[in-house]
Order: sequence, then C-alpha cells, then structure tokens
Amino acid sequence: MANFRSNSRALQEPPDEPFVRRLSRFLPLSPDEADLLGRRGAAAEEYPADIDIVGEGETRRSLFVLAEGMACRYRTMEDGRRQIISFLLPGDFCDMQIALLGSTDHSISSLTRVKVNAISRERLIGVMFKHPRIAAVLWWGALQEQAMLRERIVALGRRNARGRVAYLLCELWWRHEAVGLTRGEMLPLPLTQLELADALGLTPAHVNRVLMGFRDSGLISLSHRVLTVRNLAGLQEIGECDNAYLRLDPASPETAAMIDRSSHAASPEPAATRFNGAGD
Amino acid sequence: MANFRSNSRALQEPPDEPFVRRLSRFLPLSPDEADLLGRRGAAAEEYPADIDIVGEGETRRSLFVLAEGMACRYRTMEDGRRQIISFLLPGDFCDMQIALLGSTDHSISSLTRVKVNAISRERLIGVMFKHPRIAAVLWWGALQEQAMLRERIVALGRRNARGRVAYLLCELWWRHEAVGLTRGEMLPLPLTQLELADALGLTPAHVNRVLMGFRDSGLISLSHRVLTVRNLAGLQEIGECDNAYLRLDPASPETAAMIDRSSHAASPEPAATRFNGAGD
DNA sequence: CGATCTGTTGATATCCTTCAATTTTGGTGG
DNA sequence: CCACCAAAATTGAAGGATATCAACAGATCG
Repeated sequence: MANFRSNSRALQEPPDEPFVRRLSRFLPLSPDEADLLGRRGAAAEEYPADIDIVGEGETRRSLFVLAEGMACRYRTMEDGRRQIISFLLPGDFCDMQIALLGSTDHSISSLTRVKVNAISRERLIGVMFKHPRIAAVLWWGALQEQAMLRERIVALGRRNARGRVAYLLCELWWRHEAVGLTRGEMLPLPLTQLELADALGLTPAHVNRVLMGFRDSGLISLSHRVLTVRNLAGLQEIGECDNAYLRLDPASPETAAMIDRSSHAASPEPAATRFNGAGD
Repeated sequence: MANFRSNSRALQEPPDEPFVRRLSRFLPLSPDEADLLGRRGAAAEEYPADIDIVGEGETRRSLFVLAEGMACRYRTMEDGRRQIISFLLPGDFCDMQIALLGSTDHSISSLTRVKVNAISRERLIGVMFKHPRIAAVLWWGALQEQAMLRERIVALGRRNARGRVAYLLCELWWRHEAVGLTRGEMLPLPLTQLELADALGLTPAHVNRVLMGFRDSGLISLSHRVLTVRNLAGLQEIGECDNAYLRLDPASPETAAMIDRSSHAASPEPAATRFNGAGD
C-alpha cells in the first residue's frame, strides 16, 4: 500500500540502497543512521570493469561500500596464477582491515563497472563508536563475510569440482536474493568461466565441463551473463550446502536489547575486577 | 572452587597470559583492561583432549579465550569426512559469532587438554562498548583470523600438496612465536597427520609422503609431538608465503590516537548529514 | 566486420586418492 | 620394567579426478 509521497520518492531515488537493505536485515537502522554510511554520508565514486580498486599492501585513507556492480578480492601467485578469495556484491564492505590497519593483504578488483560510497577511516571509526547499532550491523556483516570464507575453505578442501561449482552458484543466488537482485529464477552473473575457476581452485576447462553437465541435467541455464537457477534444491544437494551459514535472520530481541543497552552505558567505568557468571 | 592462596599471585602464575601477549602486540592494554578478559574477569574452565567444546548451531551464553592447549574449528560432511577450518592457539578467541548471534556455524573441538577463560556474551559486549581499546584489540584479532582464512583459501585453491604443508607449518611457527611458545627452532605440534590432512584437504597418506620428503631435505624434524623447523626460509619458499598477512606489527600512533579519541567522544550526536572527504 | 576475448571439446598427463599391508609409537596394566 | 594393545606413521600398487595442451567455435565490441 504505497502512498504518493513514497511513490514520488521512488522515482527520484532507488527505494533502498543495497547496503541498507543488506545490513538492516540484521538490525533495522533509522534513516539518519543509514545516511551516515550511505549516499549522503559517504562520497560516491565510480570505476570501470577490471580495475584494481584497492591494491595489495597499498596505504589508504578511506574505505568503501559497494553500491552497484560486482568486485572480487584476490591474491596473485608468483607464477601469475591467481586465487579469487571472495566476491563483493552491492552492500558489501570493502575491507575492515583498512579501517584499523590502513591497508589490506590482498587486492580488490572490479569485475564490472562499479559504484562505491567512500568514507574515511577516521570518520568510520568515529561513527562506529558513537552509534552502537551501526557498529553492530557492520560487525554482523564482517561475521557473515567470515562465514563465507569458512564455507569456501570447506568447499576447496572437501568437495569435488561439481560440488564446488554447485556451492558457489547457490551462494551467489542467496546473496543476490538477500539484496533484492534476483528476478524470478534469474540473477546477473557477470563472471567468466576463468573467474569462476580462479575462485574455485579449478581450471576454466573443467568448470566448463561441470557447467555443461548442470545444463544437461536441467539444473541451470546460463547465457548472456544471466544465470537461471532452475533447480536450487538440486544444486544444494550436489553442493551439500544450505544458507544457514549466511545468518540472514534478524537479531533476536535479546541481542538487540543488549546492543541498545550498551549505547546508554557508554561512559567509561573503572576496570571491573569481579567475576561475572559465564557457565554454560 | 577458587584457590584460597592467591595472595602471592605474581610468584605462582606465569607473568603474561597468552591472550594479553597476543593482543597487546597490537595495542598495549593496561593491567586493568587485561584483567577484564583474563584470569580475574573471566571464569577458568578446563577440557580434556578431543572433546567438542562448542557444537555447530548450539546456543551458548558465553564465549571463551583459549588459555592453554590447542583446539580447532571444523565442519563435518554428510559422509563423515571433515574439514578443519582453523587451529586455535593460546590467546585465540573462540568465536565472535557467539557474541553477536548466540551460536556458531561450525564446531570447535579440543585437540589437546585445554584451559579456557569464559566470559558471558552480555558482559563481553558491555566491556567492548565501554573500553574502546579492548574493542580495538579484539577487532584486530578478528581481522587476523580473517586473514588466516583467506590465506587458507589461497593455499587450498592454488598450492600443491608440498606447498600446502609448508605453508601450514610456517603459519604454525609464526603464530606460536607470536605468543612466545617456540623454543629455539622447536615448537609443540600435537597434531596427527590425519588432522593435518583434514586441515589441508589432503589424505593422511599423502601428508606423510610430503613430510618424509621435508625430513629428507633437512627442512624439518618431527617427532614426539615436537616440530623442529631447521630451514624456515626453505619452507617459506615452498609454501610461497611470508608472515605479512598475520599483521603482527603494532598499531601506528595515528591509529592508536584515533581509537583513544573515540573513547572520549562517546556521547551520541545527531546523525551527521554532511560529506566527509574520503578521496584517496 | 575483423580482432579478440570467451566458451567448448578432445587427447593425454599427473598429482593425489584409495586401499591395503606393515612397522612404529605411545599408553596402560601387570 | 616389560608385555601388550590401539593408534599413528609409513610404504606400495593401482586407479581416478582434474590439469594440461591444443584446437576450434561463438560471442562481443570497437
């Protein structure tokens, strides 16, 4: 039931910035809070496809949230081969290492043309300490990313080629869905088979064979940079995965209360010395 | 029950708890701050070897810091194979997911007899918001862990068996050294070859062959649960790795100042709406 | 509308697994 | 201290999943 005002707003601006949609899933942010990291609080920048946005070890004064497009973290080996560590979707944070340490241990490259919102290290740290709900929500995002890294380790360590490809397609499906970027059974997949291979520790030739197999079994269609997931359950079974690790559920009322309580008790106290029950 | 004779504390107990040594490397903590998470602020618990300390998905009210011994995170596949995701050494935090979400997406098991310091979720969150230096130091620890996960992905995706084993031995060396657990060229390595294999996505038989090769080349000795690293540079070359990703350097003065400044400005302000320069 | 990526397919090579002994180590009780 | 047992390490032989290399077809884009 949309009213006129919100309709006319929708015409001027996208209804939700992806990062608000993504992070609010855990803990709703007020419009003011959302603006601190969004369009009005951070500088918009744009990059073409296949450009290093952040170089390994490079000192930086600012971080960014990806607003549009797709990017990846990667590391290059001495012989030129590379490993893609993770994919960045709209709403993803570039790297918290930059906030605290001023540089990253890996490179970040655009895969498509991308738009980002940049924010200075100093400002981000200030905002986090002043706004516990923002801190909590960014923390949640970092935990989610960590969970994705663990899942990738499991995939690379213990799944065969079919399992790896299936798992990655599932993850991309769930993540796109979480930020509202799927339409029906379709999602944008602007990745070459070389990029999939570099993410999965396989060769492009073998990724191709696996994908052809999935097509022949009617699990997916893939063409013109659009992936159609015709049988998600089937993919999940091959990839032996579900979306639990993405922790897409909102914060429990207790957790939310805990966070809000912290924001009121934000004055320093002398370091406590008593025990506080912890047993379970 | 608490020990009755803790007056002569300094004489009876080790001078530094491992987690203080580990975390203070980034940003020195005052004794009072250190106590908040250490012996006096958190409850000591003990577990035998090969026990699940935290089960996958299990709801928990407390977290722990590992004080002594070795543990691992792992996930089990449907067919019973398992993937060890990472190893926990003294000074490592069990899992921040528990703090924010109340449970983890993986299990944590002891590999040896372990001692832990447990702290309730609620208390930890409170402490972090009240003590920015503690928050910063835990944040750093989480970033370090994330970097280790990325490194594991690179190893599993792009290194052969020799490279994987070499990299893991190097990481264990650096991490033990960082908490003062090496002696000369030796470090404790209470892992079976099956456990190494489960961490590296290999079979125990093949891990054995690689280790035998390293021994024959004079790179390492390994017996009685003690690893002697005779040629770290050689291992690094085979593993194509260095310790940069562990970020063992202390916080820069600017970063430390940024953090301390945040602790004073801890009163909420209205959400800012102006841009804040971010360009670099 | 040609140049250049990207995708597709085949033949062969190889690293690692699988399976199955056998030996060694470490722990336990007599 | 030794005997004994289970777990871990070690080694061999054979098989398989994926890599490598090479060629060609199709798509994309200036």
